[in-house]
Amino acid sequence: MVSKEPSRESGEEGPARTLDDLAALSGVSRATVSRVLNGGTVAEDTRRRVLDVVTRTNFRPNAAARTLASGRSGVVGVVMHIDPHLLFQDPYFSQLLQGITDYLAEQDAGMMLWLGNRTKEETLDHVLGMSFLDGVVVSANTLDDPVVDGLLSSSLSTVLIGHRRADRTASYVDIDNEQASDAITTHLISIGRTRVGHITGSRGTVAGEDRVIGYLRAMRRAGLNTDGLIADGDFNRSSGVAAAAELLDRGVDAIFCANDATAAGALEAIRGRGLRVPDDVALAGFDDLEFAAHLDPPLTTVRQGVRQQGAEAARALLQLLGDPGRSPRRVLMPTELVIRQSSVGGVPRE
Amino acid sequence: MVSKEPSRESGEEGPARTLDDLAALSGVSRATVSRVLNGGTVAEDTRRRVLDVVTRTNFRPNAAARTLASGRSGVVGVVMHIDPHLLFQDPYFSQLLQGITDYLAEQDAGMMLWLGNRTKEETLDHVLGMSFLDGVVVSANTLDDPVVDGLLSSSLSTVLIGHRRADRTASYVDIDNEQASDAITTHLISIGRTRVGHITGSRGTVAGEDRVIGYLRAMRRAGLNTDGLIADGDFNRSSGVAAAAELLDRGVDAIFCANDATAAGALEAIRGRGLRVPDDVALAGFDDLEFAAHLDPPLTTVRQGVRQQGAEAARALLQLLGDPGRSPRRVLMPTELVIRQSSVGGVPRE
DNA sequence: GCATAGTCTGAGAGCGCTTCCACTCGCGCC
DNA sequence: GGCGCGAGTGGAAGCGCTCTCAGACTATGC
Repeated sequence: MVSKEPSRESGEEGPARTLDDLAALSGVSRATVSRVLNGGTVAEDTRRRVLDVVTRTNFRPNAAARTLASGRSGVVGVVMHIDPHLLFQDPYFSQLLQGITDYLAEQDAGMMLWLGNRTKEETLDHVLGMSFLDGVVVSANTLDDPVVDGLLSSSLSTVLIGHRRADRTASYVDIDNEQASDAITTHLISIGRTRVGHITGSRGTVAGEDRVIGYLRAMRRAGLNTDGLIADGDFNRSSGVAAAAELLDRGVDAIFCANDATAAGALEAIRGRGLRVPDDVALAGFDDLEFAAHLDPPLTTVRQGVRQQGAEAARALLQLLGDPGRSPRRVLMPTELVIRQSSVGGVPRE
Repeated sequence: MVSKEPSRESGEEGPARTLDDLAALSGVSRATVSRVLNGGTVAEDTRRRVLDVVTRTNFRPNAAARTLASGRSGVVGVVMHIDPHLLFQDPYFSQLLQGITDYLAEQDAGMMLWLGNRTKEETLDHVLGMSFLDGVVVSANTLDDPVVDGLLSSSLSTVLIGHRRADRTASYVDIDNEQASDAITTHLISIGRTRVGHITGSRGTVAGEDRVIGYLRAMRRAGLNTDGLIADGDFNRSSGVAAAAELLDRGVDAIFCANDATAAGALEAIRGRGLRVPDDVALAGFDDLEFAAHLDPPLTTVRQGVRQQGAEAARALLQLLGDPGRSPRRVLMPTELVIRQSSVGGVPRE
């Protein structure tokens, strides 16, 4: 018959699977062991004695039991409902994820991840089924998204990456797309351009629409006409080629593209016609991806810290969870206008 | 005073947070509700009655409680302890993750993800701390990895992506690097080359070492000398440039590179000396990444289905979990020798 | 008509933890 | 010298679920 309390001397005691094991081994109650593990008030020598047993037995508390009893799991969900293929093509998403994982790791939080492997409805259902999650960060690209809507109307603490105009109680992290677009458009105007065209991002996306609004605001303020100066793109390079051709036909002396990839396409189209950038047509993008500085000529653009946005979203979520009032977090991250030769050619400014 | 059992007629009953709520609402015991939810034997009309209440109340079982009681969570861990930056640079990792997420989503399993945001020791500790995990898939690139060792010696069901020569009880999914390298080297020999050089991958990685072994095997079998014909690389393009220069100095008529990126670098070096591929030097890579077919000349290489490997690893894990005996799963995925003009120039074969 | 088998259900004992509450001390205070 | 007090501890009640066991009831066989 095995003794119920293994000798403290034997280098190797039983595995100690539960708090009760630890309690027996260290001669205190389970409640005290719990206090030691969770930072309650315990006499110093008691604490040492228990911790000693904990390390000797290599004890790991049962996470499910802890979650059930406390209501907290230390795990958050991250939902980026996009084609997984895109996740690794488009630096935006990968940088976002990097920022999030960095912050969560720093704070010792766990992460469950959902990509676009299922339908949106299935994803939503699956996320809500993981009822132990403390909260969730979700990238909200499009104006209407059943996942975002579903999460917001659930009881799960949620932080959006991307602005939701409709919902005034949601927590989010975003950049001020309107303001940034206004600024870069104003810059193009300030260098003397009057027929500034805009190649939009995907219609229906928050960023796409807001950038149109910012563009229009700047143009109107300057008293410039925008008729026929907006061509739809979809954030991809190829759409930039087509849309730029359209705008060039209508006679523009500058093009502001909704992102850098589109601008790269536009550059190709402009060159294809034998026109010079910026002399004939000034060009601007948005994002300041790595390649933007290495285009010929280097691209004027808006720098946004995508990675920082991810980290900020994670931080906002953890703050939200720590706040009993759950008052919404709203963060607008700064952007920076980066002026390069595609808009101020001849005068190297970088 | 509120009635304990809300009228069945009222369209909106209480939220029904627990099985007991459901039981009260549908007039059966909690045990029966549990059976309905988990597919036990229940009379058809009872089942319908309960399911009706479930949908009307939008009930979601508490995952933590379920895990505690059943010992299963439906969540697996995925550990890819690499610089998160690399995850999105190197198609290998992103494709692996795609394959894994695809299969897990299909099987309705949840996924926790760990990247290289922490030290390996911290990662290991954190993963083991998530004691509710049913199992874990871990990418095992290097010969020695504390995360892999730690997981294997834990009680957590683990499937490796990458072979562990040392451990004969571990489950893994891998390709047969030795055989594939042997095959491609043999191909180079078969086209009449006698001084076939090899640019290695990172030393200390499983794939890197195994590819060296396969190369050596093929050369020895053909009775060819390999003295001075091996130059160390690190899987990166730039290392290919340097290592190829070295090999060219020693006079090679073919180079087998440990991966496509290195081969691209080697191609650059060969061209830099005014040599022709394959006429002067035949070239081969490994991986068959997308760009390999678009090099000039198109690159002979080994195709491995990285995405399939990821899916297979996930499948192996779920199988392992379903098998009470937990007998190890070992899967060697097929590879395919893809012969292109870099080794058979002039004779377009693709 | 009684034993046997089969179907369905409920009671209840956990799963391993947190946390509230009450209790025991030893101490300083009026 | 009784009192209040804070620090430290243990008891015990859950958290919401699963799953075994036994009971009730119906159907079947001889």
